[in-house]
Amino acid sequence: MTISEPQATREAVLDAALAVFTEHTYGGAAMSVLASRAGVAVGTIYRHFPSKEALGNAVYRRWKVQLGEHLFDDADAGSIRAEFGRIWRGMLRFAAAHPDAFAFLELQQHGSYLDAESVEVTRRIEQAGAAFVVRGQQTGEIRDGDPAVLVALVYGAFVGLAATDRAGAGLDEGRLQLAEDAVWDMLRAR
Amino acid sequence: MTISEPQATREAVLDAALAVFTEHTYGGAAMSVLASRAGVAVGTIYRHFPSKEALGNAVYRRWKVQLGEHLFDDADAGSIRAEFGRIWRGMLRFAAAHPDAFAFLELQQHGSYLDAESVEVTRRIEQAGAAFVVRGQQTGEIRDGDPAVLVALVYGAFVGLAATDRAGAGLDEGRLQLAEDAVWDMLRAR
Amino acid sequence: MTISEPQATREAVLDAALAVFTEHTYGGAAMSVLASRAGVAVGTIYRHFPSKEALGNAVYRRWKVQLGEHLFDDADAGSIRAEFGRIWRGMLRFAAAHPDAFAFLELQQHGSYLDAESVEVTRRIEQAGAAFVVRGQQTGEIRDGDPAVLVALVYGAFVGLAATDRAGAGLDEGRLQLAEDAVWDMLRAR
Amino acid sequence: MTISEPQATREAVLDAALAVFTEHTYGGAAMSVLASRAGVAVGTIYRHFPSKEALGNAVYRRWKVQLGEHLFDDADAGSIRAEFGRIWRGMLRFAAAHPDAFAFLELQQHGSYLDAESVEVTRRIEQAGAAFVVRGQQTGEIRDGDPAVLVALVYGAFVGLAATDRAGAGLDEGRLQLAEDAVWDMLRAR
DNA sequence: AATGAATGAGGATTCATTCAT
DNA sequence: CATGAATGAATCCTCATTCAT
Repeated sequence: MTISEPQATREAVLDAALAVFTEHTYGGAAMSVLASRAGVAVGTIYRHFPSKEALGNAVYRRWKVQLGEHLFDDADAGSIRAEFGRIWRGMLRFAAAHPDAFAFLELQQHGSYLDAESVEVTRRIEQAGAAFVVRGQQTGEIRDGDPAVLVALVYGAFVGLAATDRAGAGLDEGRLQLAEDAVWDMLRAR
Repeated sequence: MTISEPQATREAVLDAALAVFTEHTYGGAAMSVLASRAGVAVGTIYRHFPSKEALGNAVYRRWKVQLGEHLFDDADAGSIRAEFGRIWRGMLRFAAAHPDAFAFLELQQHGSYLDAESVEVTRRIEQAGAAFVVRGQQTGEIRDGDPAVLVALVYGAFVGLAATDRAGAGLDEGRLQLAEDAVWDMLRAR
Repeated sequence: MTISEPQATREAVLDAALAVFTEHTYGGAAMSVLASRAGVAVGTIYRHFPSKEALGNAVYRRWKVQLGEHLFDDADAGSIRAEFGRIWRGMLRFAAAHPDAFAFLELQQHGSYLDAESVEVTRRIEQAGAAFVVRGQQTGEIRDGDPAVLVALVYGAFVGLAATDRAGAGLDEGRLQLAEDAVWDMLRAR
Repeated sequence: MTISEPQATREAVLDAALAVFTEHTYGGAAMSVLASRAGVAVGTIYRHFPSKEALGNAVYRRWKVQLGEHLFDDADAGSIRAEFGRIWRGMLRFAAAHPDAFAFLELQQHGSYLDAESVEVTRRIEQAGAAFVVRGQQTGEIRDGDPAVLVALVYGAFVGLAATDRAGAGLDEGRLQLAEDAVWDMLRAR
C-alpha cells in the first residue's frame, strides 16, 4: 500500500514535458532540460518512455483526450443551441484551465512525430463534432452542408480566439459573449 | 540578356527554403537539405543570408507581405458584403496558389525566431483587417464588438478550412460557398 | 578504491589539450583531434568544459599557477642573490619538467581568448616578481629603476633561452651557468 | 612608363596582411577581411600570392629582413659597447616605427606555416648577432660562453621589454636607458 | 528503478580557394 | 589583370540515447 512511486515519476515527466515542449517546441526541447524540470535524471525518462517521440505522443494524447472529454462528456441536454453553448464553453474552460496544453495541441497539430494512434484520437474528436453538427442539421437548427467544413470553421475560429488571448489581449465577458454569438450565427440555419 | 545570377540564386534559395521549412518545420530543416534542394552549396546560402534565422524571416516576410497584398490591395468597391467576398476569395486564391506558403505562415506564426520586422508585417495585416471590420460596423453591416475578436474568428475559421483542405478533403465549389456564407453570417449584423 | 572516473576524464582532457594546443596552436587545434588524443568522444569534452575557450583558459591557468608555485612558493632564505638563484632554477626546473606547458604559456600569452581570471593569474606572478626586485633594491643588491622593466627583461631573457633549447640546442651545465650569471649581472647593482 | 599598378597592389596587400595578421593572428585572419582592408577583391590576392601561406611567408620575410637591416647594416664603427648601443637602439627604432611588424614577427615566430626560406632569414639574423658577440669576446669586452646563448638572452630581453611596452606601460627615456644599461651588463665581460 | 557520464552522428557556420565573366 | 559568386571540407557544438554502477 505504498505510494505508487513509478506512477508519480511518470506524471512528473509528462507534466514537465508539456511545459518544456510548449515553451521550446517539441523539436527544440532537449531531454536533459526536460529531465531537470521533472526533477529526475535523463536515464529515468527512458525507463518510462522508450523515446522522445513516444513521450511526445503520450503528452499529445493525454491532453487531446482530456480536451475531448471536456467537449462531449455528458449527455446532450436541451436544444442544439444549448448543447453548442456547452461545447463552446467546454473548450473555453479547457483553454483557460490548461493554456499550456491547449497551445501545445495547436502547435503540434502537424508534428511529424505524431503516430497513428495520436492521429486517431484527433479524428475521434472531429467525428464527435461532426456528429453534433449532423444532429443539429436533422433538427433544422444548423445550416446544411458538409459537417466537416462547419466543424473546421468553428474549431478554427476558436483557435484564432485563443491565440488572440495568448497574445495578450484579455478576453473579458463581453468579448467571450460576442465570440460565442458570432460563432453560433456561423453555424445556425438561416 | 542573361538573368542576373546572384538574384536568381537568392530566389532559388528562398523557394527551396519555403518547401523545406514547410515539409520539415523551421527547426527540423537542415541547411544542407535546403542547399541541395536549391541546387547550391551550403556556403552559397550564407552569401545571401547571414544565418538560418535571417533566412527564416526572409521567407516569412516575403509571403506574409504577398498574402497581405492579396487581401487588401485594390480599392474598396461596392458594399461591405462585396468587399468581404473579395477579401475572402483573396485568401482562398492565395491559399490555393501557394499552399506551401500558406501552411508555412500558419505553422511559423509563433516561431520564436521571428524578428521585430516580421512581427510588424503581421501586425499591419491584422490592422487592415480590423479597419475593414470597423468600416462595416459604421455602416451597420457588421456586428458590433471588438474588431480584433472578429478578425481573429474569421481568420481562424479560414485557417481551419485551409487545414482541412490540406488534410486531403477536397474543397469543391459547394463547400467553398458554404464556408463563405457561414463566415459572413458570423460577421454580419443581426 | 577506484579512481573517481569523472575527475580522471577531466585530467585526461586537460593533458591532451596541453599537448595538442602546443603542437597546433589554440586556434589550429580541432576539438576532434583533441578528443581522440584524450581517448574520449568529442561530446565528453563538453561535459567537462562548456566551450573550447573555457578549456583553453583552464589549461592556461592550471599551468600558469603551477609555474608561479615553482617560482615563489617557499620562504625567502638567505641573500637576494641566493633567492634569485632559486627563482631562476625554479623556472628552469619547470621548463625542463613541463616543456610543453612552458611553450604553451609563452605562445598563448596574448591569446585573445584568455579571460579576466587568466589575466589575473598572470598579473599575480608578475607582481611577485616585482616584489622580489623591490626587496633587492631596498638591500642595494639589485639595480635601481622600474621593477616592471627589470622583470620583463629577466623573464624575456629566460623565455629566449628556453626557446633556444626547444629549437634543438641542448643546454648543458656550462650554458645554464653562463645564462644564470649573465642574467644576474643584468639585475644586480653596479 | 605607366605607374607599375600591379606592384602597388602587391604592396597594398602586404600592408593589409601585416595589419590584419597582427590584429587577428595568422590563423584567425580571413582572406576576405584582408582583401577588403587592402581595397581589392579576394581573387586579386591570388594573382599575387599563390596561397595564404605564401602570403604569410612573404609578410614575415619582408619585415624580418628589414629588422635585420636595422640592426646590422652599416659598418662597425668604434668600440663594441658603441656597436651594441647601435644595435640595441636599432631594435628600438624598428619596434617603435613598426610596432605591428615587430609584434607580428614575435607572434608568428613559431608559426607552423613558415617555410624553409623564412626560417633561413631568421637564422641569418641570429648569425649576425652571434658574429657580433664573437667579435666582442675576441676583444675581451663580451663575456665568454656560447654566443647563441647570449644572443638568445639579449633578444629575449628585448622582446620582453617590447611586450611590456605594447601592454601599455609607456617606455620613457629613463626606462630605456635602464634597459640598455642592464642588458649591456648582461653581455659584457666581468 | 534510478543515475548521469559517455557517446558520436548531425547541425549551423566559416573560409581558403577556384573560375566564369 | 581584376572581380566576387560559388564551393564544400572542416570547425565547434548539441543532444537523443545507452549502459555500468
